[in-house]
Amino acid sequence: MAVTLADVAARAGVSSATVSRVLNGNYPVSGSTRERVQRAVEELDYVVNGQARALAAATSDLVGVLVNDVADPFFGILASALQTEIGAGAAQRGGGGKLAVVCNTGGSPEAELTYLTLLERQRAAGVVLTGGAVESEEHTAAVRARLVRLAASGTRIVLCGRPPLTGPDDGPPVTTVTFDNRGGARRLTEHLLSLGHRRIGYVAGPVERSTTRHRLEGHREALAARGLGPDTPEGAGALRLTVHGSYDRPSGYDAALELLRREPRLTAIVAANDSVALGVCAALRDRGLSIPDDVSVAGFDDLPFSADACPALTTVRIPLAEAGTRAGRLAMGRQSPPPGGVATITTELIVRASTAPPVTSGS
Amino acid sequence: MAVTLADVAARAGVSSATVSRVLNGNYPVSGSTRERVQRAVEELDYVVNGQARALAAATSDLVGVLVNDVADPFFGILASALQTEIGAGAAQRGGGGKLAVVCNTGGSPEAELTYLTLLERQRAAGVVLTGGAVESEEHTAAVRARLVRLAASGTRIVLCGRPPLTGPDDGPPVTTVTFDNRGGARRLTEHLLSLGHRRIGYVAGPVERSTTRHRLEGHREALAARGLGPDTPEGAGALRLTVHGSYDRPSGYDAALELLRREPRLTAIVAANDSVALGVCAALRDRGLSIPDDVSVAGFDDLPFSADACPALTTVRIPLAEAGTRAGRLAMGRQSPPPGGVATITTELIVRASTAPPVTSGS
DNA sequence: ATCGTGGGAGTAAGCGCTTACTGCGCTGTG
DNA sequence: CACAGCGCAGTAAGCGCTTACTCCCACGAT
Repeated sequence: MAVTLADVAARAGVSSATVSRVLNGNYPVSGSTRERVQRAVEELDYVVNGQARALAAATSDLVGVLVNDVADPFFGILASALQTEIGAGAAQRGGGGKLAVVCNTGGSPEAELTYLTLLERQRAAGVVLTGGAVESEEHTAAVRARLVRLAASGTRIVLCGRPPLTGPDDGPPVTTVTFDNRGGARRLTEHLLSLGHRRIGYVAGPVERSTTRHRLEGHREALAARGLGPDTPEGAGALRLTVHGSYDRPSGYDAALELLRREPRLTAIVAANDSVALGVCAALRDRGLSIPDDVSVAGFDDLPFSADACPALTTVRIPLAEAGTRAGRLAMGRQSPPPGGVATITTELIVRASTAPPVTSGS
Repeated sequence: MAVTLADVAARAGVSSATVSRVLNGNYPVSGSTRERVQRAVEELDYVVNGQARALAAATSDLVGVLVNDVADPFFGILASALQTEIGAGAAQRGGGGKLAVVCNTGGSPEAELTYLTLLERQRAAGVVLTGGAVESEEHTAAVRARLVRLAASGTRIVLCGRPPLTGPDDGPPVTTVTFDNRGGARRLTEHLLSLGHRRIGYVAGPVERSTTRHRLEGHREALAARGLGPDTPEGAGALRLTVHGSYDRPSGYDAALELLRREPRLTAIVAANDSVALGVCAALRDRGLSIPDDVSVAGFDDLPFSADACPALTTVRIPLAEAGTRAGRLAMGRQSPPPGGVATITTELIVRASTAPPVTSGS
């Protein structure tokens, strides 16, 4: 049915091996032969069969990209940069550009393993795992085992925005690109403290995620540096004002109401991320509180919509596009892994209109 | 190196054909043999080689998804729904779940063709083309030819949010899912007109895109229905107040300033989409104008951030997730094409806080 | 006891490519 | 003039699977 190498060979009056050589350009072929072959290729509209090529050469043109959900801007931006890097050079022959297989895991460990299996079937050249899910002991072990096996078969594995893999042999052939969540959270809370806030509520993400823990730790570090620890007298510290939820807007809405119920004198709320912060803002507005006059609000991630939110959100910028590009380069083997296998991406405090000094100073 | 069918066969004491049959479950195999094979598969951690399978069975586990940029929420939502539908059933054996290959074309015709070639190489089972780019005569023809060839080789082609393909034979084997842009735009402008607005500026997208044209047509239809055509005396009609740009925020910012320069008495601005609308809002604010008191603003698409924008945006909702699911089903052959090959997704006017009656009535 | 029947399993021929190995014809050297 | 050396190109053996075809054997019918 479709045109094959043999057809091209017949037309050009050469053997199929020669056609293959011309196509791949990795063997010496005389000029005249090359031209004849190329003409035949064009005349027949020949397109190589990637499956056959992959099988014979034991290579793959696919790189997997696991995200919670590409519709979420956080993952969308990451995936976009990853795809662009992975596909780079696809235009030129031998450019090394590959196809990015994007998979929504929805944060489900099962879905993650399912997709890893599918990618293993396809003998993917690389796999980038972003975000992630419930980091249960069991799940982590299962994923770890799978990744080790994949890596052993030559698949490059990159974790992005996830905790590095550790385990028995302590040096799995997996590289990691993480964000400085702790530092960002610390700077953000320092910002609020230096504005004069003392009663700060914190809306955290799911407890079992390391991102949540790191951000919370940064927050607590900043508090502790001012002597506002978990043991500080009521009303001074903010730790008791932590509420956990998921990383979405509705969760932020509910959490804000819960925080206000527990401590109506709150002057600032730090959210797990920007989406949550939007929910917090909505809840505050519905309560008749103005931002930042009554309550300051801060987010995390600095997604594109944050600058246009109402009011513009103070947040911590994660350079997602750069992180994605970096992870993509690693997955493509275009860059050697960082020493220790872990690259940390720095974050930056972005101050906008949603934070201001508390009107009724509570210090 | 890797475990192969033959290894499993040897271990189970059967032929490789039998193993294949057990794995695919499409041939009768006795219970005891089946069990023996399954045990061998598990003991050896066998994972089929998808490339070899694809080659032998002339099938493919890939479906291509072309978008302008997954980082853009519009495409992110579409891609997310597409991926979810394409991957559905991947967990069960024979569930038919496939892998979604997402490609950012950046709206470039060349990139689009490049990725189509790559997907053709991989003998993708289907390709979904969304968004798109400059719809030049030349490019359309090139893409058309490629799609016809792909379709001829059994690849299912679905266009989503693009004009249906037409041509010589007038019935290319390509199905299309379009949005009712014209109707949405008409209802939106009617909404503004019924609020009392008469001096309405329009910030359109790139001229050469059909989406732009359809939205503009809907807008003009609404105006014409009130007798406000291009020939209406100065100040009454809005057509002269059309500015073209691209579908992004900066473009909206510039366009809004331009519109105000041309007609300072403007009471409403309709934007090409929500991102553009955000730019328009920013420009108005920078000009010291309040929304909607001084000027009403409306967007298009109803992306998630629109409800949290400042103020919440009146817009036209496109059910992108449903459209993506629908397109995915078509690309997977899970649903037969609509009669005529074109399915139109209806749009819905969403009124929020960014539109209100003009304060100084200009009627 | 013979034969037909049919379910279950093996044989082997590809699928379309890559690539190690071989071979051929030419040039340069002793 | 014989022979080594080299640049090209052909031969053919896979890569790991699927599947048409064949074969075997147990079983029921005659």
